Amino acid sequence: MAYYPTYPPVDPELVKSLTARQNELQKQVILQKPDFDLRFIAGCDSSFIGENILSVFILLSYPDLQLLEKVWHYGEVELPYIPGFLAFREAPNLLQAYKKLTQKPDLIMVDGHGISHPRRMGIASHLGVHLQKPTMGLAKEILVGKFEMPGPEQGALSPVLHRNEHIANAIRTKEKVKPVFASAGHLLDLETATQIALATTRKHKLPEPTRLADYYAAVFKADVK
DNA sequence: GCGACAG
DNA sequence: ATCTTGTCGC
Repeated sequence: MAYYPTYPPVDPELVKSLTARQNELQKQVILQKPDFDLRFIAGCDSSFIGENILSVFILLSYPDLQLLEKVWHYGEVELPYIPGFLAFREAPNLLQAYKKLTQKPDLIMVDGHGISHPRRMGIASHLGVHLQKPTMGLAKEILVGKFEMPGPEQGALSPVLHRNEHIANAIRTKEKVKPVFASAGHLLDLETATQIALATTRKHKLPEPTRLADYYAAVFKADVK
């Protein structure tokens, strides 16, 4: 997909400060085997209406994946989308929506990347550090790294490599359908993130947490309008 | 110096 | 992300 530069152009000083902030936050990221029992898993996503952002969190039981909660928060966006800095645009409002969950999840699946990011600090890791919660990234498109297309069969995997590091997995969640990309965010490891992505996939390409967050982001947006 | 670029 | 109709396939 073509890339269109922002207008007006992004202030180089802003990018420098955001980069410095990411490098600081990165030091706090911990990748490890899960130290929790997965009973509740959340999904989150945002949609936009002009200068405003509508963020959604949905909560599912695990492993039965029953929809238990859906909350949202509507606010203003203060930054444009800058590749590599998505978290600074969406996280503030997502954190507001998260507060509205009555039952907090054991793990959050974020629409976007975790450590499969230029500075290993994608939005999933960013949210994980701020909430001190286990998170994983589930993205529809790659941000950095290279990979071979996984086989056409359901469950086929292939590693995404960047600077000689295995930062994510391309996963064929549905037979003959474009793969999705799973990565560790915080307090989790890639193997578990990959396993969870497959364990929460039902009849669609997107795992249920992300798919339902996506869906309700559109539903609530129509309501707000 | 030239491309690439989550949502 | 968003702007947008019809169309192909299960």
